[in-house]
Parts: sequence; structure tokens; C-alpha cells
Amino acid sequence: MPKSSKKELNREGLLNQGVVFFMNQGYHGTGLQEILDAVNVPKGSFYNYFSSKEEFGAAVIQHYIEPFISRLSTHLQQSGSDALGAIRRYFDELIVELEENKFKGGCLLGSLMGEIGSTSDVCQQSLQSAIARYRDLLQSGLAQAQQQGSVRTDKTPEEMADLLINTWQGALLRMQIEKSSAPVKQCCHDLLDDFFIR
Amino acid sequence: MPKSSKKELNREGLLNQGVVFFMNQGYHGTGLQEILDAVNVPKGSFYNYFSSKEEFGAAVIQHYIEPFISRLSTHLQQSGSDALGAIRRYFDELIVELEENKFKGGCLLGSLMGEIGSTSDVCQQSLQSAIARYRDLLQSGLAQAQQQGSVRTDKTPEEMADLLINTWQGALLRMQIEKSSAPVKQCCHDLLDDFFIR
DNA sequence: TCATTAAAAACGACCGGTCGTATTTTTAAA
DNA sequence: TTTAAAAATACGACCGGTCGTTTTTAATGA
Repeated sequence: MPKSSKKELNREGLLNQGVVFFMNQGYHGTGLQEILDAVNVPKGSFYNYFSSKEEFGAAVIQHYIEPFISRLSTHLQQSGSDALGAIRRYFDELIVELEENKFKGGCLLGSLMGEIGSTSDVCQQSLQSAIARYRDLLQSGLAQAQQQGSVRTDKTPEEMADLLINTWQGALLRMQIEKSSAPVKQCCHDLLDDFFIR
Repeated sequence: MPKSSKKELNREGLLNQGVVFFMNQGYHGTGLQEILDAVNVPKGSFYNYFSSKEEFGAAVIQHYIEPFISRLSTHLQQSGSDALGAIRRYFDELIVELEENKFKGGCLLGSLMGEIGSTSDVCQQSLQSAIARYRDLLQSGLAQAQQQGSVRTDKTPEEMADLLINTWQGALLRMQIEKSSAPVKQCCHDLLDDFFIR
């Protein structure tokens, strides 16, 4: 086995487990040891992969958002003349997975925004860029939908993308403590089937 | 000074500082010692006031929501025939204060929902009841506004109250990392000046 | 052989919580 | 009303453990 790929494999494993633990227990609620044990990486080796827990956190954030961007991007590319439908189907997919996970977790970005968004500059910047990338993609999808006539044009795509992201985040928090998918479903219905339509 | 009130005073001080620290640094990011030092209460005395950090957290949550409920309640009572205006003015007030605080903090409920909403049963229940109380009040205000003809009646007050709370929470998270009041302003405008009106 | 990297061991600081004890407050009997 | 017993509170030292990080040693590759 090539040595360089094993290191990359370990790094990937750390990031994956970082997502899981940070999501379930929060940033300060998760010790490096837990993550390291889950990937069988010695504690002393951690700093060969990341320079600090904070930098690790920032990397986890970027690692977390990637699949969401690529999935939404795929949906948008597939459905040529129905961008709004693509967005609907994308969120419906997410809701199904949330239900499968019994409403544990929610969104790592939302949780970390509240926990360390104001205290860690490094993570704050990572959160900023992650959300900006996500927002830009959603915005382009809504712009498509506007051109296709399925979404109101008296609001900018940016405004609607921000509103959708923010409401989704709030609904995810709510879902966690209500242990119900009603908030996220309501969120999608209110915005995608009503407010965004004119 | 009556001695019995000193205990109540200490307890109150602990709760107040608990709100501040939990909001700025999160639950796991805040040590009891920090809070105790801020109120000049010895470590050993803490457990005369609260049985554990977790129970303390649950109490802090209830302590936090109280002023918001009474403030919104006051606004609703004052403006007899303009419940929607009362809600608008209430949130406008909050926005001003958020700007004064330079967007540090946000909402304790939102932060704690993400951080410990899934791990601490005690705090989860406290969050549930706090939000339910807040939601019920907002719901009654929206119902008034419906009867007054200023809010659409094809959606239930409960649905709109939930949507407003969730969007507000998400916007507060967003505000923290963007260091701008634009998200919360947008949230109020989109819902209170558009979506709720028909 | 000698740099470079992985891993083990150790670091001090701090965590939430407990302990014994001193002091105060409450209760109830005298 | 006084007094004794009991319950509650105040307090700081201290518990075992874990935190994130650093230093030191072992292994590896050129």
C-alpha cells in the first residue's frame, strides 16, 4: 500500500468521524481522543494531520458541506426545465434521511454557528465560506426557476436563498428537540410551495 | 439585609451569568468556575443552589426566556387593535439590541438546541417547554392579528408562529457569523411584511 | 548515515463533582 | 420565651479523569 494514500485515508477518516462527533456532541463536547479512537489513530499522531483542534474543526466544516453541494448541484443539473422541482426533491431527500436518523444531528453548520461562531475566528471563517458556497448554488437554482416562470421575480434569488437556508437551519434545530420532522416539512412547504411562488 | 434574600440573590446572579457565559462560549465551553468567580460564589456552594451543571443549564434556559415572554406580552397588551404592529415593534426592539451588542450572542435557545439538544434530556425538555411557551404567546398574537384582519387566515396561527420562530433562530445564527443584522431584518421583513399578509 | 515522520509518553491546566467541617437557619420541645 | 436538636447552607481543599498540546523516543526511507 502506498504510504501517501494511507495518510490521506487516515486524514479522511478523522474528518468523517469529526463530522459525526461534532454533530452529536458539539465541538467542546467532543474530545480529540474519542475521534482518534474511532479511527485508530494514536493521539500523538493527530498533529501530523492537523495543527490544532481549531484548524481541524475548520477542516471538518468544509468536509461536511461538500456532499450537500454536490448533491444539490446534481439535482439542479438533472432536471433541465424544473429547477424548483429539483430544489424540492433535494430537500425531500434530506428530510427522508433525517427521519431515518431519528432526528439526531441536524446540521453541523447550524450547531457550530451557535457554539463557536462567535469565539473561534478560524471556524467562523470556515463557516462563512461553507455557507456562502451553499447559498450561491441555491441562489443560482432559484434564478433558474425564476427564468422558468415557476418562482416569483419580485424578490432576488439571493434573498430567497438566504431565507430558505436560515429557515431550514432553524427548523433543523427545532426538529432535534421536538423529535419530529414536522418543522422541516413545514419549512419546505411554506417556502417552496407558497412564499416563493407567485 | 435579610439573609434569605441573599441566597436568592446569589441564585439569580448565577443564572444571569450562566446566560452570559453559555451564550458566548456555549455549554461545554463554559466551566462552572468561570460562572462562580463572576458571582463570587465558592465552588462547594454551587451544589446548594443546583444539583448539577445539567440541572443548572435547564434552569438557565427557563431564566433566559422569561424576559422575552414578558416583553412580547407587554407589547401585545399595549397595542389593542394592532397585534401585528406589536409583533413588528417587538422584533424591531430585539434587532436594535442585537446591533448594540455587535452581533455577539444571538439566542441562547438556538445555540443550546444545536449543542446539547440531542444529548441532555433535562436540557432538551427545558428547551421544549421554553420554546412552547414562547410559541404559544406568539401564536395568540398572530390569532389576534388575524381577527383584526391584518394577517392572512388561510394559515393557522400556530404554523405561522413556528415558522417565525424557526426563521428567526436561523437568522440569528447567520447574523453571528456574518456580523451583520441583515439576516434578522430580512427575516422580519419577509415574514411580517409579506408572507403573513394577504 | 541522517533526515523525516509516526507514535508513545508526559505535560500542566482544567473539568464536574465530593468531602469534611464550620456556620447559620429552622424546627420543636421545654 | 428559651433552649436544644436538626436541618440547611457556606466554604475551600481535593478527588479521579480528561482536556489540548508538547516533548521525547522509535521507526522509516533515502
